[in-house]
Amino acid sequence: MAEFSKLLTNTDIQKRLSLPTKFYNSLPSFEGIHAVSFQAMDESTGLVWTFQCSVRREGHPKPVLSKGWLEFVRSKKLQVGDTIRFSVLDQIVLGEKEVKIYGAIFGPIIAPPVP
Amino acid sequence: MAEFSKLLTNTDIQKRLSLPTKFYNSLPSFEGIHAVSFQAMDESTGLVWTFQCSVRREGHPKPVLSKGWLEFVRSKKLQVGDTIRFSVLDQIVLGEKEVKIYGAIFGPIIAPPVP
DNA sequence: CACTCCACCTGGTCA
DNA sequence: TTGACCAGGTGGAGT
Repeated sequence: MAEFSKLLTNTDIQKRLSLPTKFYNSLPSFEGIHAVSFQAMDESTGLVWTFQCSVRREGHPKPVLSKGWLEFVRSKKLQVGDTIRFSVLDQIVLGEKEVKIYGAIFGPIIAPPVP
Repeated sequence: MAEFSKLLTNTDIQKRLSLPTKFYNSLPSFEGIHAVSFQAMDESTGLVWTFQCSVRREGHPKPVLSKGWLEFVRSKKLQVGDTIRFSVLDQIVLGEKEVKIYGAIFGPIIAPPVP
């Protein structure tokens, strides 16, 4: 299990969440694929969100959460300067067949100090 | 020669200039092509700007000035509420070969009244 | 190289 | 139908 936190930037709020490469490396199998579905539970509500996590086909990886992310931003009223913390869970195996679930738990959102 | 004026919107300032469909119809040959290069002279400076003018491939035409437009916006410090006026010139023929120049003159920029 | 931001492109939706 | 805006995908450039 790996933990990350991210200070939200302009682009994160308006477009998509750019993720540290460490995060990308901690997802088990991205091989050949450029996009995976990604579940994350919001710790505060217990709600599970589904995002698309994709990387560029060319150039350096640059992993981002794209589809679904903006909806999350709006729902949580995230703003530039907020920090989001999330923990990537290990792969979960269900039954005999291995079902890959890329998952994370979003921790509490930390608002910036009021100036 | 046709004249147009446009009250600049948020999208015009931040993304691209959406043009009235009349404008699109007044450009001689857009046939089959979805993007043409487009020159425009800034009346106040005499400088000629080059933009890309493109339309959608599907759905309704929706002509816009894309490439080059944002640079122009910044250079002229255009803001939401400003009005831009432009005159589309007739096609210009140079020498024996017909050289199509889609051109326009951008007129004075009218700032909105201060509230 | 890793990360961020920007410019651009495309299509969908809504009034 | 048009125009405004949104969402998402892409590559380039700056730090």
